[in-house]
Amino acid sequence: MRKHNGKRPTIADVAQRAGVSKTVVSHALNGKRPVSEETRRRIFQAIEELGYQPNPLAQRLAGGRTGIIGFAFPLVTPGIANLEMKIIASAANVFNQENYDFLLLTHAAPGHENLRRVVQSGLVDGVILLQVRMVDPRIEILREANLPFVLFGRCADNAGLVYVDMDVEHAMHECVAHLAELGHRHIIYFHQDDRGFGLVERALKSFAEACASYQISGQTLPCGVSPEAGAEAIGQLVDHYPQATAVIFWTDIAAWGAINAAKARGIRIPEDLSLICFDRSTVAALGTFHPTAVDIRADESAALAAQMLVALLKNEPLSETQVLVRPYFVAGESTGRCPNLEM
Amino acid sequence: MRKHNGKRPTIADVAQRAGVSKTVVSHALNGKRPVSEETRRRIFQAIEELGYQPNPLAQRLAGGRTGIIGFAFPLVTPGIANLEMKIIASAANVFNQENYDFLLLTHAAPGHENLRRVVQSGLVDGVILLQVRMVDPRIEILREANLPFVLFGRCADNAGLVYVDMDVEHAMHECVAHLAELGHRHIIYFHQDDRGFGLVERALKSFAEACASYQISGQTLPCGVSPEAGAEAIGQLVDHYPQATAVIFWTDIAAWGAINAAKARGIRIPEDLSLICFDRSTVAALGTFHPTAVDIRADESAALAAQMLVALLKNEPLSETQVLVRPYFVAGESTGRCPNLEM
DNA sequence: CTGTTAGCGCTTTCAA
DNA sequence: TTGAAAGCGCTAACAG
Repeated sequence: MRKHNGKRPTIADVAQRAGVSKTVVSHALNGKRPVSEETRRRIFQAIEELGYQPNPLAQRLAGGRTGIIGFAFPLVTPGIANLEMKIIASAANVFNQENYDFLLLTHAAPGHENLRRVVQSGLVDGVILLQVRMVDPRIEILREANLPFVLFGRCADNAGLVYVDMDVEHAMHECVAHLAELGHRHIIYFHQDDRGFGLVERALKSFAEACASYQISGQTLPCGVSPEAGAEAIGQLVDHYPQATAVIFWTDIAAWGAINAAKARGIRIPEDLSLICFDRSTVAALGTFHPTAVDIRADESAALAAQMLVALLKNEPLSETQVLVRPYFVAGESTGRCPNLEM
Repeated sequence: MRKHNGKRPTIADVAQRAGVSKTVVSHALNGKRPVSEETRRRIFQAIEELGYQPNPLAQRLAGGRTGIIGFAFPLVTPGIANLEMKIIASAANVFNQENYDFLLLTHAAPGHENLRRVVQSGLVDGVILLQVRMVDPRIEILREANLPFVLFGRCADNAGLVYVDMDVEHAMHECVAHLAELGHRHIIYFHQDDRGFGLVERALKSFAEACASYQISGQTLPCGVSPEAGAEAIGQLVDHYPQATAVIFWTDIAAWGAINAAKARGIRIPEDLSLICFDRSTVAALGTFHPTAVDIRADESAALAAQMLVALLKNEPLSETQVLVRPYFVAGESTGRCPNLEM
């Protein structure tokens, strides 16, 4: 039903056709002022006939909203693409249902110029921050711009922040407890190498704490996100930490490499070595590899973060502003009793 | 160096501080008119001092550009997330370098309302279309809006369109030729189940043609994108097509499931059954699985599509408007001579 | 080389 | 319940 005279209809066209002023049309549309039933009907008919769609740019420029949400997503770790994709898809789903568009901000720049520009221009109504660091400069940018935002992660100081994050402390504790129960006394945690990220730091800290509380000797070593890195980790284990009988990997990708490397070296899992991995979204999802793992429920968390942001934008009260999602511990085939246990 | 008086500086502030008119500032910025060296210097100094950033919304509303590119990406096939993520990352990279922002349009709606709204609002300067169908209604939307766009894929009728697509005809021919050379006479192609997509239809057509030209009996069966679907395919093969000695899978994910299922049934690969897969971005990337495969070079293609769109936006002439990227055929460990070959 | 003046399409006082 | 008019921040004729 669009007029095909070359230009798309504006609010003025609608107003004219309905025989009212632009003001009334505007208010009929966003309900900020009562409009008589009759007028309202005529307006919506005109909108229908003309195929009118408000222009979000103009809306925003005039002080309204754009209906666009930004997703601040540094493209740093290509290895966990699958996980991030899930997060994006899950959040996108929620936003789509709420009629928001989705601006993916892949700001690699150190100064976050990309983010700053978008935020300051008022292009987005709200932002979700991924890859949150313990001290994250992006927060300052968003606060200055006075823009609602939700963290997918946590900082060191979270006062006044709204976030959804994994309860990594609990998960890590569970892992160590599981291994301790099986009799393991020497564990290595092959952690992500990107220091400064909240998740990484917290995981390290809770690993140390959990080991202490079970009087276990816990070693931490950095490890990349690739099968090769996992294989290398096994090399390190054999060469330098023969006393270790259990390992924890951050991703199933590295764990996969580790398991294959172990097999190649004649190390049986779980008879000789127990293994746990966080995140089973990639290899473990393929169905032939069933490690004892922590399901971090990233997609659920992402959806929740999205819902929280939507609530913020609607000025709805949030029942909780800081949510920790507790991962599922999934017992698999890669953990067993400590081999050299004196009975 | 920003003024912290609450509001961010506008072009008027810059103009005032530099002692010139807004017009000159505008032109100093986008170079559409010569500005004297001295004035120019003062303007940029003022910009620096104020920390001025132009507002893309206002720019666009006034007839300029937004610096935002839309990525029309229907979230339909969750199974090949890894591939799509690569495509996104690769394109995002190019756009970032060219100082464009990146609007991910996950329009699931049948009427493409999401896309239509964004496009008509003038929010984006250009669009890249993913998941192109043989007859794709989105093209009409973009043409009406007179917006530059590049297809990542092809339609049935491509007159006047700019696209980057895989040369699936060539790749499929190569696969069949490879199998024919090894003596196989009965091949099954387990194809993607989403009919209507250009890639799917073309792959089917070229499979049939290639089989004909090698006088091979070629069967096609639909197959999902999951290890389970791959396993099921092997079941079908055993139950209904025992004469087949070679199979082609669309994704390495399904191929992975097939290989494991085959192993479980005592079918040796490649001794008893040869297997080829298109796309080795997920399982094959893990390093322990080396099937004979077709590397579709999706990331390269995505980068190319992005570059082409950028060129269109800059009004630079395109050396080629319709590019077919020829996949790499990678001989692996999953293909061998036909077992029941009469010598 | 520079400035003046209209808008782009919308929201929002303020007044009726 | 409605309208008129003033902007939001920028670009682009048109006129010096």
